[in-house]
Amino acid sequence: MENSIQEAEHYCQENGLNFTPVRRKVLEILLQKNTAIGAYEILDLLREAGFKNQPPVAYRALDFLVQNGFAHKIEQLNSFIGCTHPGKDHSPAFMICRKCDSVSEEEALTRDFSVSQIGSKAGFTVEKAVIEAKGLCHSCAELV
Amino acid sequence: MENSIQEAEHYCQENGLNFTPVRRKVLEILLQKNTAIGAYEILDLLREAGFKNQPPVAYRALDFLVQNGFAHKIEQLNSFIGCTHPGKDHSPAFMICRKCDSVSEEEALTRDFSVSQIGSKAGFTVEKAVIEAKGLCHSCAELV
DNA sequence: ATCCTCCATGATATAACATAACATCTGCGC
DNA sequence: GCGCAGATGTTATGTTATATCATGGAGGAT
Repeated sequence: MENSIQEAEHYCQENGLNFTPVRRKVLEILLQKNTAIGAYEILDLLREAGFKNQPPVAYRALDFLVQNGFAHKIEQLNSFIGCTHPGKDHSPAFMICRKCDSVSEEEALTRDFSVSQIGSKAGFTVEKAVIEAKGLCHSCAELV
Repeated sequence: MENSIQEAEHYCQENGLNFTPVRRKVLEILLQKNTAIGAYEILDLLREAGFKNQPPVAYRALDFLVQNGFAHKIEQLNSFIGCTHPGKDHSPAFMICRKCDSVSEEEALTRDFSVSQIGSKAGFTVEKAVIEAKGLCHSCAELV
């Protein structure tokens, strides 16, 4: 995790991006959990850490992180998760456990498939794909 | 569209489901557009049609429709779209045009891929998958 | 026929999520 | 110093969604 922060910092330096304290803090918060976190929960944690806590503070930092690939929004949960391999081009698929709420990020590209292919069959040009699955993670499935 | 309503009605009869006026009306509303519609916009249309218009009215009807496969929620838009082949088991992928806002439903199952496969590689049991792509539909792509 | 239960609806209130708009500050090139 | 651009501060408000309790109506059991 400290590792991922370093990577993010590095990437920002290389690309002229401003990795400000609040952005760093939000990324730290996100990386400390393997569950997705809502903006208002982040806001609470920011306040505890001495930052300002109006909604735009969290949303701006999250926008920055998502924009630059350091975090992702989980649409089904209206919440956010740190990216485990920031800065790289990737096409993520999220696995959301309905029991323990953990979210894991997998790689969605396979040799024989992509959402792009489904799209092109339909004459549609895919620019960005969201793939989110709900179900049971390994640990929770074992407990059944 | 009238067709889809009939199908829904039929399916409900067969399965002991109550296809009430407000549920039918919401489905009609959804099927009249090829874009996704927000709950509060539906609420307005319900009011115009003489129905009650507190939020739960729309959300309850939408829950019913989604639950039974007559509609889908588009997570990225926080809105809803009528299902073009209701009642059947299917694994939909939605193509959302960023220019004209149309949403089309495609079939996501291919021989060589499924979200389930991505999941099982990660030890995850997928129960439900959400696939949504943003980009340009055929008509809008031509106009560029 | 009465009662009971289930499901749907009515109604009020509030929670949860997100952004608009404008002011201020700070670092940097000129 | 001046002006610009990006980041943050601040206030207000918009948008989406649900909790909770009351009411109503159809159908079955006795």
